[in-house]
Amino acid sequence: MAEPRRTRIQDVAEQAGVSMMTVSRVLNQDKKVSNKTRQKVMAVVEKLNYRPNVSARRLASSKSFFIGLLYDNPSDSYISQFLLAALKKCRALGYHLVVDEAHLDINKTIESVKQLIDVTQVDGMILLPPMCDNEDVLEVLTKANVPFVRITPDTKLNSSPYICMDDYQAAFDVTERLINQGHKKIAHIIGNNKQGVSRLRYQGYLDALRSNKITTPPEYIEQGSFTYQSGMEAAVKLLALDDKPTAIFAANDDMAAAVISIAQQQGINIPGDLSVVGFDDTQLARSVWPHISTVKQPINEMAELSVSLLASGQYDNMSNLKSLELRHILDFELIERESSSIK
Amino acid sequence: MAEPRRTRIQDVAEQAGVSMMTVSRVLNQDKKVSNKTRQKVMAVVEKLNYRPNVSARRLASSKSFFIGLLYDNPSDSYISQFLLAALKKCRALGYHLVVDEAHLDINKTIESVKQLIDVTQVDGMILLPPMCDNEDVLEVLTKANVPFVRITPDTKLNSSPYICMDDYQAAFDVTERLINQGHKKIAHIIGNNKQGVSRLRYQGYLDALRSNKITTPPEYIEQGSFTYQSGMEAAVKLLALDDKPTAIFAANDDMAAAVISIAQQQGINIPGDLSVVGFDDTQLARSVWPHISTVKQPINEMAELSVSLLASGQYDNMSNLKSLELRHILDFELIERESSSIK
DNA sequence: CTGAAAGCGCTTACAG
DNA sequence: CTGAAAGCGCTTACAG
Repeated sequence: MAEPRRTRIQDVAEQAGVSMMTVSRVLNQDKKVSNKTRQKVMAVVEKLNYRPNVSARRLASSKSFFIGLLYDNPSDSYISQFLLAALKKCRALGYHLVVDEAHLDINKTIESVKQLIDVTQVDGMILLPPMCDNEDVLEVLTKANVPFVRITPDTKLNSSPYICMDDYQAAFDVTERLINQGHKKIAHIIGNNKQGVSRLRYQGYLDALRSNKITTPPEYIEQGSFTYQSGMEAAVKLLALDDKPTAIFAANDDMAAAVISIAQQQGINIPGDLSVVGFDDTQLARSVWPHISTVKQPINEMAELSVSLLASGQYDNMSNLKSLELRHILDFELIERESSSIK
Repeated sequence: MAEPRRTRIQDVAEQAGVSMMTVSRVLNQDKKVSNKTRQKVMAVVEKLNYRPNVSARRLASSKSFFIGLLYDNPSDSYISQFLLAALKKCRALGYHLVVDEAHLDINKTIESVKQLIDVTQVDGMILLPPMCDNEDVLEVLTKANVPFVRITPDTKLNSSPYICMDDYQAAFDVTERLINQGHKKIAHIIGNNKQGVSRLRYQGYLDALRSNKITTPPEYIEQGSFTYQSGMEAAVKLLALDDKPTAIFAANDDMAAAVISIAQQQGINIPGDLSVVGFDDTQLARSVWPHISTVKQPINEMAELSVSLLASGQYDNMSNLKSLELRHILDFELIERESSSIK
């Protein structure tokens, strides 16, 4: 096969009647190019469908065009979805994703991060919960001057960009919907108390009850940890109460699935006797029966945005950031399925 | 920070007292290097912990050091596990993984594959079921002379390497274990009839019954499709029989989970009244209660091996392969959990 | 079996 | 605002 040679920067330069350098500048968003030249070059780029050779670029520049992703054993569904979305976005922008799992031993995780910085030389890092809130990890990155984006609602670090959804409002809305459907006895299983989202979801639940003037006995609140197991334990307690709740709002889908399982074992009809709602909209929500009503996190959008932000280079100089630019909130969506219904 | 410059091939060459070319040859497994020289070079490589610069390598050679992975909406658990294992192996070998999801429309999938070949210029492809058995996809790859590894037990293509486990034997063993535990009424839910594994697992089940002289009514065999939904439908039928089975072997975990859910809704105790076993050992097997007894597929090993095979270059010249080298069987493992017990 | 030269396709640093 | 030169760290192709 006579393979058609890929177009190079030189081809573009020749057809546009400029030097390779000018083309390079246009492609790298260098401001010091006249608008006229820029348009001329872009036209040829489009015409020839020119894509820079990433390897050459990487070799010549100091940039690695690698973005690191550090995650810590969240649900397979969540990580898989996030990963695929991030991979696609990276590819579109000429970057590559380097994935690493955090270790139980925090020191090993720090080692991994240092390796990503020194050996792989990542241009930026994406931090998923709960690593996104680990001070030690953040310090290592900050010291090495490696930009990072955190997926977290936690605002404790004012100096770094983060992506989140309005967990509080989502929890409020979900709870209020249950109320509007006639439920008054609504229990809540709180998520892992080390993650900021747990607090926010709990608060949204509480405020929705309050603003609808519903009082709830303290036994309706159970502390979970986002695991299926913790959901089972909470469900056993909640369903053993004399005055059983008619609805249970769990802080994630895994715990909601556990509630459904326990209820079914006890012969409790869902949603007839008990409505169950979760949070996240992972695949698990559609892998049990009845399917779980839940809140859809914009996981794909979060993944894409985190890559885009790092690739844009706007956070490369981490010292001069206005706090206004740091927060990126994405929309959520309530998903009604068969696990909840009108009382 | 005074960043210590990375060691280059020249540093190695100097310390070993040879030319850069010789180092390059050693690193690329070129046979034409004397053993003595090779050892001398390797010693220095180890000492300096030298890692070749992938970009330079890619730029200078015609190889892309990209491996493509085509998958078609299998379970999130499965793809996520496979993906992470493949990513790690790629990184270790200096490769990068380019992931693509197959479209419902086969023509679009073919387009994707062509893009991977022409634009990304992958050095090889990994094909997961069921794309691994699609003649059109295989033809495109073969014509473009792009080596590929299929994850499939299907032997219909004698000219390409594939990785598999002994699905037949695993199904046989799982069934026989149920028999040894005292079960005589064992039902089976067959997997998607378009995937070769379904047939093999079904056959293993049948032969285990036969070799133990157990006859089974035809109503004990239900056709599923690997989805949770299909498992529910099969379970409803099986549990409505006058002469109910005491054990159900589902061809994957998703269908087994569905069986458990339906049984629990009907007040059937698991494993007291009914033992349930699945296949794959995906996360779902541990995400429902009781945890599902199952067969552990060596997913990580399959992922690693597929990358290694492609990186080794042994299949680059696809025309001269002995059929003996093509098959790579990995071990499985029976996992006993709470969903099954002695009758 | 080993090596000196040229080049892969970009960008950096220096000019103007 | 634009360009000519040198070089990033490897490998290919040619010698011997």
